[in-house]
Amino acid sequence: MDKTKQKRLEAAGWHVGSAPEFLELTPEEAEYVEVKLALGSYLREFRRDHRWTQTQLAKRLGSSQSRVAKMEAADSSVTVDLLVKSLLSAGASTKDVGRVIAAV
Amino acid sequence: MDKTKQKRLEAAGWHVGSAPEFLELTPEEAEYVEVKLALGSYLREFRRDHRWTQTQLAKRLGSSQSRVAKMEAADSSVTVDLLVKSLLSAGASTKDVGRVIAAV
DNA sequence: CGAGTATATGTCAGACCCGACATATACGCA
DNA sequence: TGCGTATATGTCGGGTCTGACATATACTCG
Repeated sequence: MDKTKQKRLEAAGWHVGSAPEFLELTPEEAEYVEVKLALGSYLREFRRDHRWTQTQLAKRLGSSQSRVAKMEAADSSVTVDLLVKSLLSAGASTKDVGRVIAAV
Repeated sequence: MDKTKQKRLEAAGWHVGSAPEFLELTPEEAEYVEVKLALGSYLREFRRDHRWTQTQLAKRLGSSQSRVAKMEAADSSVTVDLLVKSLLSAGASTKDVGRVIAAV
């Protein structure tokens, strides 16, 4: 996974929902990034549904506000692993998480 | 996540499908481990369906045979991140991956 | 049995990730 | 405008993960 490329890409703001075929990502890399984006969005949705601020969620997760912000934005320094762990910790079910991934 | 505990636990062979409530894992930790186990099993199934050896799959993934063995066994040194990346790289769809997680 | 093949287990150096902190931006309200 | 709150962005030390290698185990076939 080319971190620099991904950084540029996220900086460009395509996390609004578009697919990155126009960049030189292999289909698998693109899918991985899309999974990350979907989980990040879902984390944000989940948090808002519970009326938590990023700081409050961070406390629950044993993390920091900045990390939550990065998770929700699917920053390149965030992995699917962290997102799954965080969602489960926050109270989401594996069913929910699976659905989000399957819907990518 | 307590690595040592998880190691003991996997050594005990409960990756055959049982839940680890009897150990001092929080429900979230248990869920995470189960997601890992499910993805590991699915990777094995996927590989066998395609009649690949671990070595052949490793080559496709740009990894090594030993790492594939550990992935399939959901070894503690393996993360959900690696499993998702590997499955997508191997040709599984996000739909498949999502289904596996949702079924945990 | 011995050779070949497939899988499992242990270890390690280097790359990567995470939480933390500092700081910036954005918005509402007095 | 100035203050409080919420979110975003940049950076970094220390701990974790990964690919690689060595080696062990298991099974098949001659």
